Amino acid sequence: MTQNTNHKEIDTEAMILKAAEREFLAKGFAGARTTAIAEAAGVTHGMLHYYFRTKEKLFEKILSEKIGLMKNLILNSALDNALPLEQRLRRIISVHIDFLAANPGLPKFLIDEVFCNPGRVAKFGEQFRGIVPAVTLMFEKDLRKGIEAGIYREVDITMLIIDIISLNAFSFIAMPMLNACFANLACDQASFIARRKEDIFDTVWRKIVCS
Amino acid sequence: MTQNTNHKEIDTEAMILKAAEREFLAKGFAGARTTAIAEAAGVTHGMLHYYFRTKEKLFEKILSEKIGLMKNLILNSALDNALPLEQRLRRIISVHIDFLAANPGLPKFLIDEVFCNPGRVAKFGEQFRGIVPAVTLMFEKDLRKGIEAGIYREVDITMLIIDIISLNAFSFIAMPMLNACFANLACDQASFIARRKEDIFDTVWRKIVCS
DNA sequence: TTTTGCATTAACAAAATTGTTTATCAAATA
DNA sequence: TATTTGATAAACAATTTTGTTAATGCAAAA
Repeated sequence: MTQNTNHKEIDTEAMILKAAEREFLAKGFAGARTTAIAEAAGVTHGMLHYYFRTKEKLFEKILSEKIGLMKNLILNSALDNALPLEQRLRRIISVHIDFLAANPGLPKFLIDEVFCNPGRVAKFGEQFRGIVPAVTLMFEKDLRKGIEAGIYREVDITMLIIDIISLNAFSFIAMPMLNACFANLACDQASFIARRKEDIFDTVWRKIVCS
Repeated sequence: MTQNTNHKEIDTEAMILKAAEREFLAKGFAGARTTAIAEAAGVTHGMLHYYFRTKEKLFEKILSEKIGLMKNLILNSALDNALPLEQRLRRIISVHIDFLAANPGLPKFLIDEVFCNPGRVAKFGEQFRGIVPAVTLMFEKDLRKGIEAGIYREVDITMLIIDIISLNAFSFIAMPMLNACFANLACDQASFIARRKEDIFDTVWRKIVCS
């Protein structure tokens, strides 16, 4: 009567989840096919309904997990406020880029499936409240101190945050386009990402500091 | 026997195209429904097949037009090389942002439907060759001159172009997200766009010039 | 050992979506 | 006026996709 009284050879449920994640991330909800997910998982498609009832429910399981992942990352990386602003900024950018490199499909997925879908933004949008205020708060104090001291320029924090998100995320959202348009990027993705990190920090930091 | 011997009260074909554009831009190929397009156009869905044969063919008609639009804009805006770099840069950013504001769904549409789709990138990707070299060429001369003169920093042109595209396009790709996360943006979209233009130019220009 | 309950399969059903055909109408044209 | 031709609607057909059910097996518990 404990919770794990089942006796399957392989973990069908986990296989389905893994296959569903790949399929949904790659093609979105509308483009994904439950039969393709089942096939990729190596099970009959009846199993998919047995474990998750509907395509929508399976999708939301994946979606929730991904929202949590992204939310966590942002809030955790914004939390450590011990270092001076310059180091903190460098670290945040680096951590975000590493995260995006490990989850390259995520930003597009969330934009497509949460924010471009009225029903979903109503259901899941709530979870994004609070992120921006938290990040803003984290920059505000140091930034204002620097501005008053005359070493930082009078940057608009909202714009600064949008700049950072744009520079960090766009490459990953548009990676297939960049690969098609900048022939040489495709060769060494890793080195591109490393250079990009440095470059973004440089761009943002010069925007902040006077001269 | 001339080409326009037809006799319909309203231009059904144009209505379908207009409705299809809205539907495809909003939901993508997979998410769009031909019945919804026909309904929005105020015609029977048989008409859609009569004029365009298949969903795919109708879609490609819209897609081609949009690719042409975007290509045109980039190449034209990159063409005028009379002004000094600073003015040119300011103008390019302004023109691009205006274009994106008038076609807010376009970048995401092209990324989703062309670049994230192997078949389509094979069929339409070709049309994007040549854009980056043209833009690079346009910056290269002035930039190198400034660097040799010691007034510009040694920026990587590829990174610079990616920065500009990122900063310009991201807001539009993620507009629904920004609206959800930055509550006040939604109020006056127009003023946000105006401020964004200035801010992006400032950011990019400070990246380029020494001190 | 019998029973119980979950996991699984395969066939089935239902719904949604795309695509086709036939009949009809209206205008241009011969 | 009779003919032709393109436009249209409505019903129909085909396909794809999602969801369900009934039968089967298998392992643990009683």
